[in-house]
Amino acid sequence: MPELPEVETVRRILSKEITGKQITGVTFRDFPGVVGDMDPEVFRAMVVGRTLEAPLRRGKYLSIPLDDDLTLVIHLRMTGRMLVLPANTEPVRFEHLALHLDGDIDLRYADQRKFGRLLCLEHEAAVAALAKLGPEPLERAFTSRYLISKSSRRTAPIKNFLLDQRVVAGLGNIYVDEALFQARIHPLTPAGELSTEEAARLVRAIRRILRSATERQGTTFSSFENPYGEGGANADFLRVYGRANRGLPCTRCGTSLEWFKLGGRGTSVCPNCQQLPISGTG
DNA sequence: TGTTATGTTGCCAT
DNA sequence: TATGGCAACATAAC
Repeated sequence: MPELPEVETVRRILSKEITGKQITGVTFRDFPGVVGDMDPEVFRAMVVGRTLEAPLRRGKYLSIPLDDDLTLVIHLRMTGRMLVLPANTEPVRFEHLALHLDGDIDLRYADQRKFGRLLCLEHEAAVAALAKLGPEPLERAFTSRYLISKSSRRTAPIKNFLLDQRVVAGLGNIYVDEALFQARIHPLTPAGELSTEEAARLVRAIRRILRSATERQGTTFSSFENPYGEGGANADFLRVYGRANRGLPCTRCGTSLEWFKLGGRGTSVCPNCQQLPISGTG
């Protein structure tokens, strides 16, 4: 669920609520593995007494520096949630970790499917962990020129290519389908066959979609909620995701949307607005 | 009651 | 290196 707009929504709220607070204690619940291979007691000893600095986001990763040489690196994967709650609030469903902070508030981590992780790393290791990521799609380095050069000679479908976090950081299944629809590019188009015009449309579409979704505090399709437990408002604005599998009409041309699987991911398209290029090799 | 789907990523085989 | 399949897990919907 959480893609760039959702993680950014979490970051903004955490920035307001936890920056400058000291960790006074840690409670592990049913899944201590949430901190990775690290022994929970080691984790506790490392973080208690430290002060949380302003949280940062890189792609779908959240990182929270701790004074002065450690960083919490967090990935929510499919169903991870960060919650800010008053101290002594009952554990929420699927809660795995609570960081108790001064000022009587808790930062809780809950995760139904247990795919997400909250790692405590030396600062340098944290930087290294994020170094593999491609450019931020909302920053200047993400241009159609970059996309064209990176996709050159790549035969993988453009959708798979864009989901590769080493290409661009932060797109997931929802926003990739939305961006390809808005750019009128079929998800199966070989990445290396993008024209310069298509690449330019795609970059503009990705930026527009991520910006507006972030303004709406993310997409709550089934389960995303921000650290206050509130959903985002973007679901009502999706053009293909969640509509194609119900056979609803395209909002642009009225053709019935189509749904198929691509690399194990549900994929939503308008077969009229998004057409495959005629292949040069037959 | 079984089957299939779910927003992510890393590992493994080819 | 590029690509594709699948596992990690819990639940909901059909």
